[in-house]
Amino acid sequence: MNIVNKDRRMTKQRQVILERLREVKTHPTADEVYAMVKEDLPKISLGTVYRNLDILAELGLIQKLEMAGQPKRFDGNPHPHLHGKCIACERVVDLGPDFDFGLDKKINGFKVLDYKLEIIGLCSRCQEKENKLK
Amino acid sequence: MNIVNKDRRMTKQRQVILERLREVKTHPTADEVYAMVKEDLPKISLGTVYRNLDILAELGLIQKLEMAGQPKRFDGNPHPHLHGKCIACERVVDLGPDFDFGLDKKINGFKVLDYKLEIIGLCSRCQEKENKLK
DNA sequence: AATGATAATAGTAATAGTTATCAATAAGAG
DNA sequence: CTCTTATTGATAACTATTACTATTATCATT
Ligand SMILES: [Mn+2]
Ligand SMILES: [Mn+2]
Ligand SMILES: [Zn+2]
Ligand SMILES: [Zn+2]
Repeated sequence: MNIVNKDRRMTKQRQVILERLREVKTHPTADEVYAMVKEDLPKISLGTVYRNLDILAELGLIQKLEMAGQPKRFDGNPHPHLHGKCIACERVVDLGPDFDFGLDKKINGFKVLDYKLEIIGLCSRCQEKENKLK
Repeated sequence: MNIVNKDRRMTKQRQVILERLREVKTHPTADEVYAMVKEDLPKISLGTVYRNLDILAELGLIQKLEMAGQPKRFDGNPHPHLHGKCIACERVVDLGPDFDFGLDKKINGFKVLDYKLEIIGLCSRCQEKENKLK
């Protein structure tokens, strides 16, 4: 849990970003993290938020979710798991454990080292709304 | 093959963009399409390229590939197929038919309508280079 | 072939998201 | 407490893309 070392210090800003991100189950964008953290540290700058989100992801303490054609999102849960993007409410929700795609195999001569799977559909909340309309 | 109708005209620009994109097996970005098309139409503007790539994708004549955290790429082949992104040469290569992920099912209450699968690894060309180095 | 309505264009400004720069500050080792 | 330097806040810069607009070109209709 101690990330402090020769070239990494634990600043108030870094600490609050990590804490606030860990206590939500949403997957906020950098802007949204900025808004959350400003409640505690009103003078923090957006650049600091971006910088620390990158560093925390690099350290493996959080996850950076890069969805196609949309701003990056961040996940306080560092353990790999499957995400769904709701086309109605735009939220990103947890769908449970990741598939085991089977790495290091080859497809058509291409050596598979990693993959990104993005599930698109309707979250349960939006399905309910849809049902009430008919 | 005739996309002309009440509110869609076939311009020289649109035609050349479609032709040039169809004759390459790469997956160029808008900028790269711009460079290709300028050989035929030196006065075309980048905005026109973007606009037409969107329209052609909307018409189902080409594909827009939105990779996580990188500029969009375009594919002259409109039929769904699997793509691999090489971490060495940065190229996007065709890997053959798409998996049948099985749509309309539910994962954890989330209704799956679509998905994006991005394979990351080494293309065969870069694997050869790697082998020669040892 | 000429006309006319309007889709599309070239050129450019604007925007969103993110990264880079840098003087001032503060974490933390000694 | 002191010193080194990682980090910060503020802001500029950048990249990819979209929006705006006066002018031009397509094509259905005459
Ligand atoms: Mn998650
Ligand atoms: Mn392809
Ligand atoms: Zn929803
Ligand atoms: Zn390669």
